[in-house]
Amino acid sequence: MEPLQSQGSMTDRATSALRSAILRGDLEPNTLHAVHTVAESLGVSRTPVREALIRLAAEGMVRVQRNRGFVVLRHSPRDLVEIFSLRLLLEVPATRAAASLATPDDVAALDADIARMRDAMAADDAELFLREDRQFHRTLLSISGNERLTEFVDSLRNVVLSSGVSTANRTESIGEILEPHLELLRLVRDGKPTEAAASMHEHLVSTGHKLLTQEFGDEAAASFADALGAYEA
Amino acid sequence: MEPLQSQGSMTDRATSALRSAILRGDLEPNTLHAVHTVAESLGVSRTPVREALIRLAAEGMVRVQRNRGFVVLRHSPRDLVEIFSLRLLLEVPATRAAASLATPDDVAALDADIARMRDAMAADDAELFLREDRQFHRTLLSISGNERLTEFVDSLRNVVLSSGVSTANRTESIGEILEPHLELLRLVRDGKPTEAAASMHEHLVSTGHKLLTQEFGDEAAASFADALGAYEA
DNA sequence: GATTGACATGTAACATACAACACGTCACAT
DNA sequence: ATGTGACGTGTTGTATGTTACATGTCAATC
Repeated sequence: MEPLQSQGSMTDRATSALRSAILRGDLEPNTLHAVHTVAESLGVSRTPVREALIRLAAEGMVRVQRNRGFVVLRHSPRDLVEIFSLRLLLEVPATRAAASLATPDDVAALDADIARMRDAMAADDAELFLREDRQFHRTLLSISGNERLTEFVDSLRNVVLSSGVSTANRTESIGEILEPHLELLRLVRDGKPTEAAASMHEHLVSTGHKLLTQEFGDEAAASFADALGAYEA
Repeated sequence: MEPLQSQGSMTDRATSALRSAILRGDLEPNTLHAVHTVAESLGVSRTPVREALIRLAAEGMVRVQRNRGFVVLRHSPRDLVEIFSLRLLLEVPATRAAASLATPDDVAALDADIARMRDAMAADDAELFLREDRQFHRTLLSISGNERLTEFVDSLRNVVLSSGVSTANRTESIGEILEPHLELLRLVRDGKPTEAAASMHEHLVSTGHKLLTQEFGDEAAASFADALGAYEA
């Protein structure tokens, strides 16, 4: 398992340790695991691990079975479809709002995020790049003013993070991921809500499609398109 | 505090006991509370209460302050605006999807929910009515096929429940709340996605507006309208 | 041979003991 | 009078002991 980072409460550390262990695939999905095992391998007591599991269960990453253990829920194509549908329903209108509300300070913050993405790209650090990508989306969404929306969308990405990394590696250069973000920044800066929303829509559909195709094949990607169709007018 | 219902784990029971205590206003907001106090008054140890607090913190109902206690977060007009914005962004498209996907079984389930709402109305049980109202929305949303969407929207209602009760009592008869649901059922049954979506939109805007007006006045309601404007094209 | 039930085993759920921490208070020095 | 620091108090955070439960096994019975 572990390294177990060196800040925050034990519970916090256990939470992120578990999250990355799960995303790395270190904890076999659909199998019963015992809390005490994990606790030992992390070098903490059972309590913080248990509390971390309660959080992760709320996020839908694990399920706790009474007096039996917990299982890591393997995410299916259906999960990805759900997540990208939700992101589309929320991020597109939020982007529209952001473009019509953004102050110069907001634009500067987005700019700073992009700069950090560039740095990560230069350092060829895919994991860092993904973290900064995520931060860019957070910043953008928070401009809309809806804190709950920002938090929820961000939490959705916990389920997909590892897949995201592999996307970056396999199907396109990091630079190709950067481009849509530059476009978003430009449209938000220039106060073009409709265009910004369209750009976000396109960005998410394309990312979701790529992810689904590479993880589960063309069939799954097609079901994504179907699902989207039902929501739209 | 308590009665503490008689099924489920201690943690489950503590969670719902706390939730209703908070919504009833038994735990003063913006004040530090100690876990051991609550645990005593519930007759359980601190552990399940603590675990319940972790869940409620994830829902945004409380905030835990390290080594100090926890505070009940008083929801502001802003919270209500956020929540109804999110519900609009999600429930309207989900209703559209539901109307285009619903099977006869789904319609029957909705019909059963409505019947239970009628029963609650006949028994003049406002609290039960609200629970059934919530169940109707759950059923409707789950027809869309997006489980995460259903759960998230449902969780948003935890914050508003008590206000909802007072809405029912003060500003309109229960019968007037039933009507929009009947219309939704009709439009979903007849497979009219666009009309169903419009009906849900109208229903949510109207409910949100009423709630905000009665809780915080016209000014707050106006800010709701403003917020919606930014999301829409 | 199939079915049932007692029991052993492993587990989470819960209670409790202990340590670390944040904060208020009060004495003391300046 | 004011600032500073030690200390007391109340609280969580964490560890660990204890209880109750879900399940698999295996023997007894039909």
